[in-house]
Amino acid sequence: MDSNYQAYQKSAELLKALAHPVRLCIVHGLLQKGKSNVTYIQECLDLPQSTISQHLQKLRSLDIVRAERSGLEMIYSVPDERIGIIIKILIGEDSYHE
Amino acid sequence: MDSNYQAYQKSAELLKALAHPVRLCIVHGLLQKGKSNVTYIQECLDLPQSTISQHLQKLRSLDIVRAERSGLEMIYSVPDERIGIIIKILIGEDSYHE
DNA sequence: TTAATATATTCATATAATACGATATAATGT
DNA sequence: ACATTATATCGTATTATATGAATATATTAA
Repeated sequence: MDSNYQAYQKSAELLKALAHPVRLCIVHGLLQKGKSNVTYIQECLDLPQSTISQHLQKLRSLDIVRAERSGLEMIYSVPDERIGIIIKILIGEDSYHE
Repeated sequence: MDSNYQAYQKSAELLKALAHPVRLCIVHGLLQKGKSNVTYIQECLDLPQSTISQHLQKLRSLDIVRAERSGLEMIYSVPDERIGIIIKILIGEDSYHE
């Protein structure tokens, strides 16, 4: 048995959180655009606000995404640079259009 | 709506296939050891053969892992170098011990 | 052809993930 | 305090995924 099993579990959770088209789109969008609020993301994806919010919660819970409040808005960003590298490997850089 | 949605779907599937501790362990093991047969993987992970086989099927279906038969055995390997990069980012290199 | 070994597939079921409407909270302006 | 805007949470129906026992297939040797 591989003695490193906890590392696999942790990484698997991280990947699982990333492994959803909507969440990939959110994270990729944040990487391209820098920071963003929920309304922008929502319009961009054309999904109910509650759905977006729940995806963001999952991303937050794994620190893939960081939230900071700015008045009425929550501003989201992607602090972990490893995430950017992984997304770049998978999707590339020039595929986001606002 | 992001026009690149298909790319997200495809990448999400790839990540989902990778996003399981047992499968991460299998892939990481293959990257460290080079090629390997199922029996070795199975002993290494101490799980039923059918479980390992099903995980391998999922990895094969997304071309994360390639299988070639050698007599009785199936020899597995990881042809896509992007996978190695992702695993290295997440887990590092020196964490596998046989 | 039969036996032995290695691996794959099928199936039943348990568990977890997802979507989205309804509702709640938080901040701001009047 | 009240209305407005932005975001979060809850309830629940639906769908997807994981597991392992049983069974099937493939390869080789005798």
